[in-house]
Amino acid sequence: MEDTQLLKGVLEGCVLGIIRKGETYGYEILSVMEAAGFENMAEGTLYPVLTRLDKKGAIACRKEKSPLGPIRKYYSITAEGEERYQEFRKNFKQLVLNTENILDENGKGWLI
Amino acid sequence: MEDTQLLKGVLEGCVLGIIRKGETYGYEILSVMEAAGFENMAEGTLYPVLTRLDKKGAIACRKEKSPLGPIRKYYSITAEGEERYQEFRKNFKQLVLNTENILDENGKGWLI
DNA sequence: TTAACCTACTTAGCATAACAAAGTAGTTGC
DNA sequence: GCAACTACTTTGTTATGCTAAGTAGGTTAA
Repeated sequence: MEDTQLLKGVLEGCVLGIIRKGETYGYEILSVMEAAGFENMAEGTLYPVLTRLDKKGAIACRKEKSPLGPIRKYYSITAEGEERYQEFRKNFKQLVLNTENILDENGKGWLI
Repeated sequence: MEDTQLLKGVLEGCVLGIIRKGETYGYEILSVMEAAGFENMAEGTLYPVLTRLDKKGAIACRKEKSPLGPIRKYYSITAEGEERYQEFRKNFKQLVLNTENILDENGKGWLI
């Protein structure tokens, strides 16, 4: 990412957003993020997020052998995590609206 | 703000966005931010942003007596700052699109 | 067989930036 | 005098993304 600070807070919400669509593991999340446009996501960035979410009880973990590599840690969302996700969604939307209020020059709509 | 981390990176861009509309000072920027929806912005958050932007050469500073209080520091945007602002705008738009890619459930549009 | 290259997770140390809390000061009005 | 508003400063704390390195299992081809 060009502006690393912009990612703060958004990353955790996005990871929750991916996991809640179905059980998945770190390496796969990484590729989903990249496909969504988050380029050059570092592994050292993502894995600590997963550990953090796990500690907070927002996701649950299950280990399973991979057919083509070392063991995988599969994550699924918890009720607590779903709640946290909805909260993030609300906050993010508010942030975008607020920012639009300020950046918008002609009051016509969204960015250029 | 509820989710303080979300502000990171956005704040600086917003402040630039406000200053580029016309010379202004900290206390006034604070009220514009609040009017735009950024509630409870702490002064201890904003003023360091201004100092930072000034150090980077993104804004220029001029002191002037206030008609009803201590001295004001008026800021205006520089060419360097305008460049930085356009960069932020681009990055923020990209971030919103990427996040939308992930959070969007029905592919219909933006959030609920 | 060994080197290269995927897959997959871990960890240590650093930098950034928002916040809380407190302080300093000028002005106005009770 | 003192409260309330204006206006800027500073110190210390915390969260979190990044770099850079490491560990390990599997496959493929020189």
